[in-house]
Amino acid sequence: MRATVVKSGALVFSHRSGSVQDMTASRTARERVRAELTREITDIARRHLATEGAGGLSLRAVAREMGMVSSAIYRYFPSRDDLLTTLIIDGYNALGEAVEQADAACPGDDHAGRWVAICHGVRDWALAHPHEYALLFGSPVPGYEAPEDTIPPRLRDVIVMGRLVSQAYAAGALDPPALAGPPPQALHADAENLRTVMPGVSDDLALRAFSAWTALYGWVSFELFGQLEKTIFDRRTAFERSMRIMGATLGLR
Amino acid sequence: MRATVVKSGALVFSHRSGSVQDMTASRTARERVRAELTREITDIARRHLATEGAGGLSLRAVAREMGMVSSAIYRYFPSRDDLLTTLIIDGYNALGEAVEQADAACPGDDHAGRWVAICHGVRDWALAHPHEYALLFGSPVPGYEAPEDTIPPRLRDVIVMGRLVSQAYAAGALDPPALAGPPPQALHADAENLRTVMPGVSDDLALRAFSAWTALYGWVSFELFGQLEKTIFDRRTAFERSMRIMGATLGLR
DNA sequence: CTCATGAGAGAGCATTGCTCTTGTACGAGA
DNA sequence: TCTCGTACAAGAGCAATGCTCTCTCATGAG
Repeated sequence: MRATVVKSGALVFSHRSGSVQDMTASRTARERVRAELTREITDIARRHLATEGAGGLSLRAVAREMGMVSSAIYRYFPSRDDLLTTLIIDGYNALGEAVEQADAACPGDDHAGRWVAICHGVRDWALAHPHEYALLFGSPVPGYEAPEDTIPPRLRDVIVMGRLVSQAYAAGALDPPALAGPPPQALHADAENLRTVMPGVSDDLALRAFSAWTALYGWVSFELFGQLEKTIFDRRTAFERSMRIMGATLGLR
Repeated sequence: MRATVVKSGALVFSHRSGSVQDMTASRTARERVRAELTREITDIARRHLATEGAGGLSLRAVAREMGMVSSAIYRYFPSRDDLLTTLIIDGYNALGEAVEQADAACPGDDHAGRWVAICHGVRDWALAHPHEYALLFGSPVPGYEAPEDTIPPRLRDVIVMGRLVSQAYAAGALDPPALAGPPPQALHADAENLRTVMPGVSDDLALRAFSAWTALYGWVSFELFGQLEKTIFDRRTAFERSMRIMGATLGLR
C-alpha cells in the first residue's frame, strides 16, 4: 500500500509518523470500492442496530443483506466487536454533534437556556436513537472492552457542558445556592480533573456540575430503559423541570 | 468450558431442605424435587450471570452443569426469557431488601443520614452484584418484555425512599431551598402519581425527590458502566458528596 | 395394580461468530 | 501489453446457541 504521489512535505515526517490516515483522496479504484463497502456495512449495521438492538446485530445478517457470503465480511471487520467499536465511535460523535448544535442554537449569554437546551439535546438524540444510546450508555456488552479510540468522541458532549459552566462562571452569571458545606478535601484531585473540561471553576462547582451531568443521563437512561413506565407520563415537561432544578444547583437561573 | 458430565442415575431428594420460605408445606416428593431443582437452576443461572453477564447466560450451560441434557431444562423454564424474568424479580427483591436494611440501620429521625444510607445501600448492592444491576437497570435485552410480575418487586426500593421523604416532611424536618418557581401545572398528575409512594408531600417536593432518585441511579449506572473511568477516582466520596447535594435540594440537611 | 402424567434423553433445526482453504479478478511492475 | 502477486470472495466446516420434537420410563394417584 504505497501512496501514488506524496504531495506535501509529509516526506520529512514520514519516518516518524507511523499512523497515517489520510484516505480522503481518491486512491486506486480498489481502495475506493473498499471504503465504499466499509461504509455500506456500517450503514446496514446501524440500521440493524436500530431495529434489533446490539445483541441482535449479526455479521451474517449484514453480509446476507449485502449479497455477500458471511466470511467475506471479515475482510472488512476482523470481528463483531470491531464493528461495534466503529458504531460506538460514530454514536458518540453523533451525540456530541447534536449537543453542540443544541448549545449553539442559544444566545451565548443565556446560560440557563443553554443548559436546558443541552439537556434536551441529549434527550432528543437519545429518543431518536434509542439503541445507539443503549450501546453507548447501557450495560456494556459482555466480553467487549472499549478501546482507547472511543475516548475522544466520548468527551464531545461533556466538553460542551463544561464550556457552558466555565463561561457562565467567568461571566459572573452563577449564583449557586448554599446546599452543603465545602466539599471534602479528598475530592480536590477529582475536581482538578474535572477542570480539564471546565476550566476556572471551584471544586464545589465542578463537582456540582458533574452531579448534574450524571443526573441528566440518569433521567434519560431511566426513560429509555423503561424505568419511568407507569410513573411519569408528561415526560418532556418533567424532564425539563428536573433539569432546571439541577441547573439551579449550579446557580443557573 | 469444562464438561463435567455427571450421569446421576437417581435423583436424591434426601437433601435437607431446611428452607424457610416454602409456604406450601412439602407436597408430593415429585413436587419437592421439582421445587428443589428449580431453585438449583436459578442458583446456577445467577452464578453464570455474575461471571458472564446476561448475554452469556446459556440454558445449555446451566443444564450441563446440572448433569442434565439441554432439553430437560425446558421442563422448568419454558424459555430463556422466563429464566431471566425470575432472575430479574429476585434481583429487585435483593436490591429492595438491601435498601430496606440500609434505611433501618439509621435512627428514624436522622432523615439526612437515612437518605445517604439509602444511597449507599443502592450503590453498595450494585457494586457487589454488577451484572444483576445491569440486568435490572441496563439496556433492556432485545426482544425481552418485562412482564407485570416484575412491577411490585421493582417498587421496593423506591418505596423506602418515598417513606423517608414523607416522614421527613411530616416531621417538619425538610427545608427545601428555593431553586425555581412552582412546578408547571402540567405535572400535577405525575406528582399525584408519585404521591402513592410519597404520601402527603407537595408537587414540588415529590418531583424533586424523584429527580434525586434518578440522579442516584444515574451516578451508579455511570460508575458501573464505565463512564467514570478516567474522570472520578475517589468514587465513594464523590458519590456521597453528590448524594448530599441531591438530598439538600429536598431540604434534607 | 393400572395407567395417565411428569420428566429425562436424544436427535434435530436454524441460527450465530469465526477459521481455513480454494478459486478468481484486479492492477502494478516488467 | 503481459505477468504474477495480492486482495477479495466463496464455500465448507467447527463449536456453540435456543428451542422443538419424539421416545422412553418411573412415579404415584386412583
